[in-house]
Amino acid sequence: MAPDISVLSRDSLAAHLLAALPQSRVIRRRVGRGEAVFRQGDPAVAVFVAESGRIRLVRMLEDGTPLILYVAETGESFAEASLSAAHYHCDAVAETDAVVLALPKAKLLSALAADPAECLALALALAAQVRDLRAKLELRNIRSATGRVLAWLRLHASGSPPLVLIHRSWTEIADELGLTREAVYRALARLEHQKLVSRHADVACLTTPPE
Amino acid sequence: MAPDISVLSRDSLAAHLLAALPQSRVIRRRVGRGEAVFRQGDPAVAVFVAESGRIRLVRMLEDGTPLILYVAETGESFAEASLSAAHYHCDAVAETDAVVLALPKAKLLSALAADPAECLALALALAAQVRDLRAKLELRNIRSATGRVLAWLRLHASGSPPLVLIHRSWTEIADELGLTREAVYRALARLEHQKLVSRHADVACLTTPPE
DNA sequence: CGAAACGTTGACCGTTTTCAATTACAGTGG
DNA sequence: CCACTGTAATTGAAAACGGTCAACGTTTCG
Repeated sequence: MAPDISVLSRDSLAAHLLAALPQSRVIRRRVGRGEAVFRQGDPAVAVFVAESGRIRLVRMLEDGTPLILYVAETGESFAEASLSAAHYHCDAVAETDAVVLALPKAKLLSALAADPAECLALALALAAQVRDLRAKLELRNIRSATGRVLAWLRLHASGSPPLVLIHRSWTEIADELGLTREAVYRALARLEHQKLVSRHADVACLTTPPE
Repeated sequence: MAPDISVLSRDSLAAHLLAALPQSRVIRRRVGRGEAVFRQGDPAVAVFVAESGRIRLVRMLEDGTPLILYVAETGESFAEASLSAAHYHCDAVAETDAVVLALPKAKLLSALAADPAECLALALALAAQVRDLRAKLELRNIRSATGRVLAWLRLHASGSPPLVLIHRSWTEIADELGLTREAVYRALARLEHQKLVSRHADVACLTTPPE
């Protein structure tokens, strides 16, 4: 079966990685909750895409304490940096039952080396990812919950008046914002009360304050 | 004068961008505090590296409110994603007097297309940047100041016993952690008191707690 | 139908931010 | 060589804010 790319629309990085390799080279693997996709120290043989489920990347410290480095959601790629490393530097453990696509590193590297256009496209996708991550990080510099939610809405708004389509649950958005869902609801309530935002079903409308 | 890469050691991304282009193609430009490197809507003609100073990327919203997308410190590159965009999507304004290196987009793209190895190297550098940013973002999910500082120390520690060299001021580190410097000092004090960390001059030592 | 997840709001508590004050130190100019 | 200025490092006390806990209605889904 061909990899299901329907879920990848949001994350062009994973799509670009898959595009670089013929489907026949992609290995689909099922992992149960708690099972490891790879372990720290294993030879780095592949880059991965989470086709379904959630994969947690964890660095185990000398004292046994875990340090979470990243949580790959459905549709996201992970361990891209293993392309330039001999071994994995962390464990990848399934947080839920999951299906991962393994893109063999050697095949991927040779495919990219042979196809400059594809390689460039991948670099551009990575650059876009860098831009997005920087923006997310910058959002977190806003201390107040209200300010952060407002900034998130502004970041994702488009049109005039600026509208935001909420396709995910606020709980998930709260997570992205580094807040609890309660804090987000309160922030939304405050913003609506201040007439800066109005909500209807799953669209939020930013009311431009008069000059 | 050749670009000064001495300050780039920390950020291999900027170094890789510069490496992809002959030095003669790099344009050095001095910008005064408050001056713009480029404006939203300008044709995207170059990627930049902050050789000195600090450049703030800001998206101006319809209502005139600014939304900070990124602050590029000395040695960091910015506007890499403009490689795949026709126009800049934000303003780049110097937060301090600064010198920026402009890497002409067209030259960069053709150089990368012509040199697959260099292109691949850039992609790998971008992947490393993605990994780092994800880890920084993950750090911010740790709510408690103490936990976040401890995790930061663990992330940057090496050797056994695990040591961290503090080459920046704690004020800057606090900023990276999304905390006030006071909160960081208090966290450090608490960690030292709990004998999890000890500090001498500019090295921090992580004391492994017994099993 | 019942369980689980989502949405929403209130109250309370703990932590961080803020504000303030003090020490230490590096660089600067007289 | 020494005041003088600015930044970093620290610590304290009060205020603000978000997290946690609790409660409840609603929707989703097996």
